[in-house]
Amino acid sequence: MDNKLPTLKEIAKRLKFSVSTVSRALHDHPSIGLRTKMQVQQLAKELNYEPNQSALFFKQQKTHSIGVILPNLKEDFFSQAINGIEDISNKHNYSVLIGQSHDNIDKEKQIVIAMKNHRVDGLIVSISKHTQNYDHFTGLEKYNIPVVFFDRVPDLPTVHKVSSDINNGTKQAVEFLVAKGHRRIGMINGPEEMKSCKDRMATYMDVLQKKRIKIDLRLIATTDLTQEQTYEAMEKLLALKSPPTAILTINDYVALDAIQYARKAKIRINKDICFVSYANLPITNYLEFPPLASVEQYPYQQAKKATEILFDLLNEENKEKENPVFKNILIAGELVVHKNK
Amino acid sequence: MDNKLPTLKEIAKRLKFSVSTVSRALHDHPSIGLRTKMQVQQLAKELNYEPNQSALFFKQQKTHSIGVILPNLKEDFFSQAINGIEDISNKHNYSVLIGQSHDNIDKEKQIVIAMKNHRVDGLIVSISKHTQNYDHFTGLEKYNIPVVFFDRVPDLPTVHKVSSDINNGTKQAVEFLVAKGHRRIGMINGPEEMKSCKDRMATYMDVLQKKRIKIDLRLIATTDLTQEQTYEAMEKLLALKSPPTAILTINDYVALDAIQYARKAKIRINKDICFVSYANLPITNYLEFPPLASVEQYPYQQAKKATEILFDLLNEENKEKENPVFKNILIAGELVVHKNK
DNA sequence: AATCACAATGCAAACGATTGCCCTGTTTTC
DNA sequence: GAAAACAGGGCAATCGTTTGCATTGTGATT
Repeated sequence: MDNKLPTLKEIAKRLKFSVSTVSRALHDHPSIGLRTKMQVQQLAKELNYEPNQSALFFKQQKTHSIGVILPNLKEDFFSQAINGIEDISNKHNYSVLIGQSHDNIDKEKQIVIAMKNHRVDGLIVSISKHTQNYDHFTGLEKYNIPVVFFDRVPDLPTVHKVSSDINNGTKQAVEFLVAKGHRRIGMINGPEEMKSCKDRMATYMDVLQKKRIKIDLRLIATTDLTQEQTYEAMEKLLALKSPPTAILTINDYVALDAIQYARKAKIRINKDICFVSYANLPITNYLEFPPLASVEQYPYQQAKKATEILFDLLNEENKEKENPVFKNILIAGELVVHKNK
Repeated sequence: MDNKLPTLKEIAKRLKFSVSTVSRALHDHPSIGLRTKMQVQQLAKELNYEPNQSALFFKQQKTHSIGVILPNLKEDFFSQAINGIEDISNKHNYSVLIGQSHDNIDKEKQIVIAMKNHRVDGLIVSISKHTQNYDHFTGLEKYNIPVVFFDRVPDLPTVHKVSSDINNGTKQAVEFLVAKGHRRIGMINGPEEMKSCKDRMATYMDVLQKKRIKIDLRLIATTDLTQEQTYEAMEKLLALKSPPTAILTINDYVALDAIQYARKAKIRINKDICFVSYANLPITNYLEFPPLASVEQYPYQQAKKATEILFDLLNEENKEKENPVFKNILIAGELVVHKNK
């Protein structure tokens, strides 16, 4: 029962046709006689013939697979994103190779190499939180492997990218807090290397300024997203003589840690202090004290859009490869106010 | 700059050697002269030569990739599991293709076909919650694609599988509740099709019997894991004249919904009623009212073990393929009691 | 009857790498 | 000094499929 899988050759041998005739017959080529076609197609069905994809990939110089590199899948954001990538890929009959960098730059480089060796046709990437040098990605041009970044994107003009419109979301968030009467609005931002963090900061400043609220730099703290540093950030903010009455955090995970810290410090959430963050995690529904609101960033849509761009690039072929137009798509966020219990 | 990637042929042409010599030189074959080797290796380095994996895959009839099919990645259990799969695969220099069934049988079949067409070398699978017919998997034998199941495994003796020892975990959980003084222990179990649910039920009965606690079938409800059905299950249990004082739920997600329902019904968690479940999600740390305890099921270890078995199978080759010994590994769970706030 | 058109099929190259076998010199051996 | 041994390298097949270019045979046209 360990027969080799049927091949064109096998069919040809049995039917005394040439391999090329068989190939054409299966492709319904017009120059093949009807009788022949029927015979071939029937035998193919009987033998359960299926073209050897490896052979095709080899010949076509395509692997019909795209690689996805992202920090991790345990964050809800990314596990939702992968759905968007999968859906579009499947539509194009492509498979999805996955690699998690775990926010480790070396691991990220290693995955890029593995993907390149695997000759993926294209790459969807969300970079690690400390990646600042993009050589390992730009080197892929030589291999004709297009790359589209999403969410965590490089701050370069010469790449394709899809990301959340942080400015827009932040504007909504800060204005929301101001409208609620807050005047001392703190922020726990992420690593400065991340473009989104720069943007967040800029808009935060901007809105406050427009609202004529004095900016107090002591109200700004950063975290590398670990619980430890978030706790430290909170410690710093709460130690102020006049601590913030509201805090904008880089994402819901950080908000969760911050809230947990505040609660341990016996501070009443949504009374003494309230939180607004980014992501809108489903689990916030189960929390006693969720952030007051979150900026939904539509991971599925972001990833979907990025994948669509990638496939456009793949189909574009040699046309405009000389002077490409780099896409830079911004997906508008939307402030979602959580129901209070 | 859009040159083709360098090939052996290219190197051979430039150096006026034959392709075979170049190939051997790069492989340090003993029958190639030192001078020749040096020349070839240097030029290869200059041109940045890398063997075309597609060609190799084709020739070796291997794709150096394994497929992973699981219900979804948004559950923490599975996103942790994928780490174990990735780690082992990378160690073997293999890539990981991903496919989510979203608990849809048709989608599952479709992914199997796609994976088969892609000629993955092997498959790691956690089946959808309603899969009862395994033909689409057993059919892979013909293609020489070994399959190892994990966590959600078929109830068949003739497959390789790694799963959580539900009996063990359930025993701990029920005994824990009994020790706490509970006598009316309810259960919200999952779909009966799932083997783990049958096991859970059996052990639940068993432990109660041994503890000489009368079994009351009205205390047993089921859910298909959706919030809606979990709510219904809770409604049923809470409507009893003497409702349970503790409830064992199939997993933490269901526990979360159940707890939410109970809270809406103004029932005091961990006072009037308490919950024990399976999974031990990290987010339970952020909950005001987490389940009292959870059975940790070690997804990383399960997936890792499954992947190791798969690679054993891949290396085994033709040896014992005739009368294989099917692995059925059980990973012991462990009851983790959550800190109360 | 010679030419043409066309339908139906086969030949062979190509994709890139590997590998068994063969060929050519040079060196060793007796 | 002739045969054997060996070093160094090339030829060609192979993996499965596609496809441009023959090559047949047949019937229609002039």
